[in-house]
Amino acid sequence: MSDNTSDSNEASVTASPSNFIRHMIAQDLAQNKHGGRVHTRFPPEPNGYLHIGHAKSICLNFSVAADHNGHCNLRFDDTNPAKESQEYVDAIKDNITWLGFAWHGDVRYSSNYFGKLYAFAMQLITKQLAYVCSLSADQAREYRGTLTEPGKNSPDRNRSVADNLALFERMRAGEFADGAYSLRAKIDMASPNINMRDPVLYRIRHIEHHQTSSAWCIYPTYDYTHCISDAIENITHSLCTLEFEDHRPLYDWILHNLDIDSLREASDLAASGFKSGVKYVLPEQTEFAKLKLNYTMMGKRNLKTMVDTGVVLSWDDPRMPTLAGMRRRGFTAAAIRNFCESVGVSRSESMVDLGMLEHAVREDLDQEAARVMCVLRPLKVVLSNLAVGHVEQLSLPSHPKDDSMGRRDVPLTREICIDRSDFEEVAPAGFKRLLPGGEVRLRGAYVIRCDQVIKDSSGNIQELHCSVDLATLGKNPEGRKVKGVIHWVSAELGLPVTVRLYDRLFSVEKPDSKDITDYGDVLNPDSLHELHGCLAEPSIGNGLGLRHYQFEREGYFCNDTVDSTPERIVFNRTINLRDSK
RNA sequence: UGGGGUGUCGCCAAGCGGUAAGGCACAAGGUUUUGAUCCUUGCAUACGGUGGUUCGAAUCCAUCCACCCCAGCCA
Repeated sequence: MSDNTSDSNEASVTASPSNFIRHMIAQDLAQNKHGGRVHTRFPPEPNGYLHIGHAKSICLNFSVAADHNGHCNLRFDDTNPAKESQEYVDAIKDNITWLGFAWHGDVRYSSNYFGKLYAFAMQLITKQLAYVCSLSADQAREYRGTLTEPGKNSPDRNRSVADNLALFERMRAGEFADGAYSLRAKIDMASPNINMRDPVLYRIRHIEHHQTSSAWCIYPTYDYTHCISDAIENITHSLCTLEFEDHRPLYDWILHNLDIDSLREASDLAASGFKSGVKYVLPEQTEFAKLKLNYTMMGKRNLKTMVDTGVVLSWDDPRMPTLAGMRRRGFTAAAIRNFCESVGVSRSESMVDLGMLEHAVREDLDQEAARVMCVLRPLKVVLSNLAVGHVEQLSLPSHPKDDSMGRRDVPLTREICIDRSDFEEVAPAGFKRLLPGGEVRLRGAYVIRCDQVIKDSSGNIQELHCSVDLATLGKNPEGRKVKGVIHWVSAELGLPVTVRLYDRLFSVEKPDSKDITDYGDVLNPDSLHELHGCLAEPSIGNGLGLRHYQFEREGYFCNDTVDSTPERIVFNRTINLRDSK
């Protein structure tokens, strides 16, 4: 009776997620604000590997553009060569492609615009909106004031245009040492917004740049570079995280104080399909909350420290929240994309539960992963009523619901292995597996009964002797029910493999909280367990090339693409199966 | 105690003055040769607190509280 109006269009199946950024874009489009264009950009600094937090931004920027027939640029925000390198550039490009996105046109670099940026700086100087300052970094800090007290003007604030121009030229020419001078915007040293207290636009750094080599010894700052780069690339919506909110007035100040015509000339309007006659509109910055995940350390700086100090083996260590690490761990790009969509986009700083990520991974892998059996902790079982040398090839489906994934042959022999945890001498409550004298189904094969438990002199179980009920292949035994089903692998024909079991790297929800001085204290000691002598069914092949499997009843696994060789196949546990025992 | 933000179920998150979507988690059933998947059902008289405006407020106003960000020549 509550189903009052059964009508309605309740099936808006492919509805895009509703969030404030999409609302804003819809509004802009309705007003034909940028001539109907949506052009975003993902602007990483190449100073580390991308992590799951970046994935959120990548997904947002690329999908919001794609959904509106727009474009998304990849632009390396490479204004601080001291921390950057080509290695990171390459890794980032690789990560984005793997995630499934294609940037618009060529890869961009802020350093592509160093020349234009320099010209714009001279424009600001000429308009008396920028000056060369001789204060040292320490002095500048003193002059800046504090959160509650205004700053005071630099003694160089009223240097003449001609002198500023000359000095700036000499900065560029390399006449001065690092830190001797800086170029600053002339805004307001008393502004309540500290970013507006004459922010530095250029600093002197006699250092090689990974893209421009030694062409420059002065480098523009982020604040100065980012807005202009956006304008040059004709970006419509410049999406970034909340901590840049206070920088927005500066973003706008710089753009609005530059000559609009020269800005338009410097931009690649034509390449963006901009229709002439449409009013030229500057890009605008909009901030959203960055992704936070519990039990996870985010932030390139922290991650780099973990790599450098050997807490993890590498940037692509499967325990790392980097895209490279997650990929190696066996997370799929689709799972990460779905996860990013499911957490939404908002302005409230929230902490997402790792369970959401795990759900997305299981959801995707359940469809994609071929089923296979692998015994992690082998216990030998002799099937006493099978002949020595008996080999029976059982044809099993690779997926319980998807026939298109085909079948594979699984050999049954007289000696097999089952997992040690699937046999108990004394049954715990609710135990559905093998007991002395009890029966259990071998997955995809027969029901067996445990007749004998063989132990060594100190009482350790050596092997089990079981008998096979040959009448139970593909059908239930007569007159009794066998509830338990366990996985198994031929001891004679199975492939020995190494399996790495991963768990969360940290034992606390907020490993990056400030009251944790040494994160070594909060590392999860069980983040990695390596098991040797595991036995996998032969169908897994040589283990080369990334493949996702479900080891039935154990979890999702993939072969480790770095450490696996045909002689020593290594599997990574991506994620365990849900266990509602 | 300057400025800028945010507060809707355990965790995310829709909602934009008309009487609380959805997902995760959790719980209970059902199916099952994976204790998986799948299916069904349940899960905020309530939207940080308090006042106010209104026929009607999570949505508007006032006020209070909590938390986050900013004093790099990092991004």
